[in-house]
Amino acid sequence: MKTATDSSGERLLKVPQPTIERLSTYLQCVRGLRADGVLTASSTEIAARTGINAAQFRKDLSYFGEFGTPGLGYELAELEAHISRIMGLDARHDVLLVGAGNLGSALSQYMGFEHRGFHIVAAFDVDMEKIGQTIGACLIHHIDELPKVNAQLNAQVGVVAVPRAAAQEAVDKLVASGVQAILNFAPMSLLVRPGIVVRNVDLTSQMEVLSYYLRAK
Amino acid sequence: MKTATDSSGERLLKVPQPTIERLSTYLQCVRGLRADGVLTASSTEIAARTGINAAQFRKDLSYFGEFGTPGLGYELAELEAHISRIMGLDARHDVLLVGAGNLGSALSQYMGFEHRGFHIVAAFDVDMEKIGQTIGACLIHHIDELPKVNAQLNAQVGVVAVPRAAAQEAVDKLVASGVQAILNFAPMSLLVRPGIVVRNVDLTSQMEVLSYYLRAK
DNA sequence: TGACCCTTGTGAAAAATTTCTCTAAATTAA
DNA sequence: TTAATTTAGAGAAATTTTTCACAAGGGTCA
Repeated sequence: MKTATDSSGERLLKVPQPTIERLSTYLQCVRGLRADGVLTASSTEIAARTGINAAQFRKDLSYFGEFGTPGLGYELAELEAHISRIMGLDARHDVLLVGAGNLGSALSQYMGFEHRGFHIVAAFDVDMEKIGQTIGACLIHHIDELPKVNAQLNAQVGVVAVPRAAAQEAVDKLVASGVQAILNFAPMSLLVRPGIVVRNVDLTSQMEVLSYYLRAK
Repeated sequence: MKTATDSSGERLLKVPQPTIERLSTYLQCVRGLRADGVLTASSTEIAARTGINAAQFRKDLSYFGEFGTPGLGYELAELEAHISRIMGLDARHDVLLVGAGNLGSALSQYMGFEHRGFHIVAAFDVDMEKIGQTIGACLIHHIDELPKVNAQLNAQVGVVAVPRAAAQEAVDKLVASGVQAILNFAPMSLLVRPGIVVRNVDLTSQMEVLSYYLRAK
């Protein structure tokens, strides 16, 4: 391949952002196939199951190396391992949860079951009644304790599950305490300094987009 | 403007999908500004708050018409009304919820508060203990009742909040009963016939993307 | 071995999307 | 009223992303 690898063996000129998002889709697909006992698959088969063009799949992988065998396809165990490593899923990620309401609870439960690799290590809220209680396996602290708590824990990922009005402040505190990546469930754009990664998971927005396409018929 | 309007007065050649997603972001921003009592804003100000390029903002709007005033900017009440209409938010949308577990409950609660315009009108599950109970304000039916129930209700939007293994079947039932748009929370790609709109809201995937960018430093 | 399928990886072409740049419109200040 | 300033809208350029098309690798079976 032509990608410029760095010393860590796996990085490159410029990988399109859409590629990264699709990588996650491929991973899901591969996990599903493997769970069904399938050992190998071609790009065409993976394309059919994900709805993504086969050439796109091959091109996406080509940014990171050569993982298939012409004539045969991809060995799924190997492919899963490769994509997992590309995505950094071989590392453990500690997560701070800000907002211990309904959504926060659902998330902590969901992550407990579904996400090996991601661990909520502390939760924060402003509601005095919640502080001192636990959510999943971890203690709920007052948000003002965040800097002190993360000085100990050194978590790099934050989840924002607070109302809109509290979201920017929550993010500022997370970033100030060393968090590098944030999953935002609040329905607003968070402003962060360059280098901090934010992903928005906004239900309102998704619904609105559905609404648009519904109208467009 | 140059857009080809159809008889309904608002449609056009081809609006990029990313534009639709940003429209929702602008709407959030405008709502926030209005809530703070701001009456007008320029594209530059909106750009600063959303992190989106000002030219992009103007271009996105230009697909739908001319909503600003040179020298002045945009009248926010008017802009909100326009974007809302473009997104189809002036219509009521009835929603079927499949999966009445933790996530389903959190969603129904969230939608009760946050979403005027979207109403969960029925919920479905396979767990016999849940059937007959209510979630939010609506009854939980057995999933096999879905066709019958929606023959009455005629909802066009479905929310899939079931485990991965049950997701495709849930979608097939939704589509068969007339649902046109689906919000999918299950961590897998759903296959639907052309014309059906699916939006994936996959926490696992979002986390994996964060993980990638975290590693990439 | 040789003919015949398949399927990958990739350069090049095509398409889509974003950003730039400039014109014209509206406001404010003098 | 005029000059200076601000800002929208839009054609064009630049960039990014997707799709195409094909050479080469690898397997199977006669």
